[in-house]
Amino acid sequence: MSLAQPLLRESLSQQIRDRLLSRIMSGALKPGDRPIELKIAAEMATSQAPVREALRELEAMGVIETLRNKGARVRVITNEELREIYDVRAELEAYATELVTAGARHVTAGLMTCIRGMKKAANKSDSIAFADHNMAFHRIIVEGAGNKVLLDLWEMLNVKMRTMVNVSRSSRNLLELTESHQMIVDAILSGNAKHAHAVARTHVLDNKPGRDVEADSSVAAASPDA
Amino acid sequence: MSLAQPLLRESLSQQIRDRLLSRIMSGALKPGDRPIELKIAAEMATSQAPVREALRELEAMGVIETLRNKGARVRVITNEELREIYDVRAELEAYATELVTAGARHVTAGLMTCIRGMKKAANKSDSIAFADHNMAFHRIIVEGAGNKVLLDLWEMLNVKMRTMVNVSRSSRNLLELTESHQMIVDAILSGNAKHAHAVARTHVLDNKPGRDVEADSSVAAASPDA
DNA sequence: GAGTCAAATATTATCGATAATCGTTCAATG
DNA sequence: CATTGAACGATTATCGATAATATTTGACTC
Repeated sequence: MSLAQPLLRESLSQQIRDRLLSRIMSGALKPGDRPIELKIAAEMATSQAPVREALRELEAMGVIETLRNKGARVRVITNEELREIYDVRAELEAYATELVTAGARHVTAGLMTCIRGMKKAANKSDSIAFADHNMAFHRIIVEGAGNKVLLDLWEMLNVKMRTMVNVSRSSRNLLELTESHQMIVDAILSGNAKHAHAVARTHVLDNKPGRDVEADSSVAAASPDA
Repeated sequence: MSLAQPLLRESLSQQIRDRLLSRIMSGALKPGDRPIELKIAAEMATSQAPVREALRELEAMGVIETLRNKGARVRVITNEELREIYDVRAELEAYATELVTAGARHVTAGLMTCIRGMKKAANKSDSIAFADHNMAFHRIIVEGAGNKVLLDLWEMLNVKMRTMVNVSRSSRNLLELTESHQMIVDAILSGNAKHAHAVARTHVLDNKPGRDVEADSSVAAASPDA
């Protein structure tokens, strides 16, 4: 008889992928770091093969990059690329917001809950909690748009962003940022899809990081709280 | 001494991925088909491991899907998903067109070459050649926008589309379609970015496939020539 | 004839071992 | 002292074999 857990949904390589991803997002694996296949295999009590599969998935996700015969390393996202991400995200979220306006009643409750959470976090200057509520807010909108393809692309950008934004930063005034989110809800409730589009787009672009003047510290200037 | 080709850039799994991808795009592997790992390994004279890595990449690209212990199968893209793809593509290309308007001089020559190719193909009713020029046209715009993130997402949608659009179809009037592309070039040359945005968006949406009335033939109605 | 169960088969999932490659150390050389 | 390059260690890339799981077959019962 086998005592193995029969309830396991995910394949081994998927589990490894998720664990590596959370290590990257949490900062345990920093950009530039090299995950060594056999070491990871040992840590996770498996062999090399599933680890390689996981790494290939992460590569396709754009989280790591691999050089032939030299292995993988966590991708370094430059400030310039981050700015590009913000630009595209602005378009995608603006479109999502436009779509969601028609079915506003399905999302407003959730959005308001997030805003309440942001306010609370802002008052405590808890930027971690704030980022969580903020993320949830935007996800509700993109999910609410009802376009799975759109959601997938947005997710991909999100993952990329978060791989570098783990350097938790005290960005601008959190209360002001909360207010900016309220404006999106108001725009959605107005029922004017084009207006909602514009407000959402501006919201993201307002939080787009500036150009890097310092050549090296390409990470420090980014803002995760758009 | 080893007679192996030293000029090989791609890893084995990447080669396998590309070969599988072209099989899918060419229709040799149809949606619903199941690529058997060991068979593919035998065909490509390798072992199972690199094939699995390739499959994981394709999975992350959304081209195939895998079920635990049941392996992979080429993803079936429903007509509804194709319509979603067109919607998102319309937004991305509209944005790209908007961006490219500023540097119109860098792209117009290439675009006009594509249009000439389309005209030629249209006159010969060569829908394959037409699709090629058409693809090149849109790629020039998205590349010309100068946003690598945007290009990546667009590529991803493109691959997905092409996995199902291999059912070569005689879509609408090819000459009319050529004219529609000319309008995009004109809009770019006008220098009015917002106008270019709108024209490009409309162009894609005009070619979005209609809703499926027949329940089964979810593929046949699609138009690859947007 | 429909249904059911078990053996046989096909396929995936995983492992351990080996080959190929890269980077580094360090001694020998000029 | 700089430089070469040969041996070593670390790591990736690949393979072949085995275990686990799913699917089919086919005989057997009712």
